[in-house]
Amino acid sequence: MSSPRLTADARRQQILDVAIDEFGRSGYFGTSMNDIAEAAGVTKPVLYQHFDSKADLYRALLDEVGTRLLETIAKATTDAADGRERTERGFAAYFGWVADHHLEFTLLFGGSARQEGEFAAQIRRINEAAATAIAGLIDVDLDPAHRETIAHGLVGLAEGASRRLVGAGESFDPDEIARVVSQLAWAGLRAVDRERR
Amino acid sequence: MSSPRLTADARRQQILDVAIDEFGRSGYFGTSMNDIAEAAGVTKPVLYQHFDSKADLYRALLDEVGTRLLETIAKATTDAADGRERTERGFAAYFGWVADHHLEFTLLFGGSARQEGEFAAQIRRINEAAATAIAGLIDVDLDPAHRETIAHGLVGLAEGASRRLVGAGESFDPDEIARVVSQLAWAGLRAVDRERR
DNA sequence: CTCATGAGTTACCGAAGGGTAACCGATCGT
DNA sequence: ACGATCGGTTACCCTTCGGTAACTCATGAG
Repeated sequence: MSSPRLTADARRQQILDVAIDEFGRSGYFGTSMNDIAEAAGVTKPVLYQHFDSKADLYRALLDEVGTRLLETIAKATTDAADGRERTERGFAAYFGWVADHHLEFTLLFGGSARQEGEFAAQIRRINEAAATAIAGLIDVDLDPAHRETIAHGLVGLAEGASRRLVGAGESFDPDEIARVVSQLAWAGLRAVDRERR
Repeated sequence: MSSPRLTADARRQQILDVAIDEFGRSGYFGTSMNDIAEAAGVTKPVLYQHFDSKADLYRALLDEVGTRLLETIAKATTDAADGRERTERGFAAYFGWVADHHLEFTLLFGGSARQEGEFAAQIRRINEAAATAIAGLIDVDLDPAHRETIAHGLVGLAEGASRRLVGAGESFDPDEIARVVSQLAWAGLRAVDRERR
């Protein structure tokens, strides 16, 4: 399985691609640099020509995948008419991404990264970005702390649903899920609003 | 810091207590058996007199903590009048538990366990139990698959909110959070119901 | 007093794995 | 044709860490 020679850039990208697979399947600690090298059809030192360390490679991966996810959602929500539509499109983009990128989802939210302080911050950054966006849509009379908590809760709502969908293995219709979830979220928020005012 | 001699049972329990701390703080792979032994004021072989392996110790921990969480929730919800009340009490019990057990929360949901297949199943078991309980409360006209997905979403809702609360470090009023969250969940579900029927 | 019980220690093994030094050989510009 | 470049390999080091064999020593029963 010896791969042909590649240019530095191509090899770097290939390593990243392969690493998503390996880390996604087995987690950070369950994957050795040898595993990745082998999967890339190459030997270990090659990895170190492109990345300073295992942690560095993983960081680069989280960054790339996380950025892509956020961009996907951002792109889908820019030209929405109102908050309601923005919410639904945001969820649709998110679930669509999950449906097409099981391994990436596992990488980000499967857990390996959540704990180890070093990477936890990076995952939090993504969560935070999503939550902040959602918090901006919450037109509800709540003190900021509660609003933040609810926003994170809604991010968790999407994450929890996705975990189940990905875990089940079957494919699913992201738009349909998004409709139900955003319906739930939106109506839920209105109810909280009514009770509070 | 040499501890006095303890009976086998007491030592075993102390190890479990100490291990929650260590694993909760640094994760499964970030914690060595030596770390735990040292924190317990004892040497490594003592750990192996009580647990077959590191994995075994961790399993026992997840089991104990998970069972306690589920029991707490179960106890709080048994004598509820209707679904609505059951939901609110369930969330209140959950958030109360989180408020008092930051490290346990991190242990279960901080992520270390989610990935590694061996422990992932155990965490899933807990999630599943919670989701099943919630699914039973969802009196909504949805096909079972969607109902399951929503139930997992609601579990994620609580998890996401908790993650933010625990991460912020400040203390919070679990009952207040529970009121808002269950208000959101309940009204959200009703809305989904209305649209679907 | 003494001896069995069992909690606890010291000192070690072996494997895994991150990381590196030194070398190789295909390719391409001149 | 030739030499510099650079993608790639072999072989290795060294630390960490899970796990264990063999010993020590306090304690309580008789």
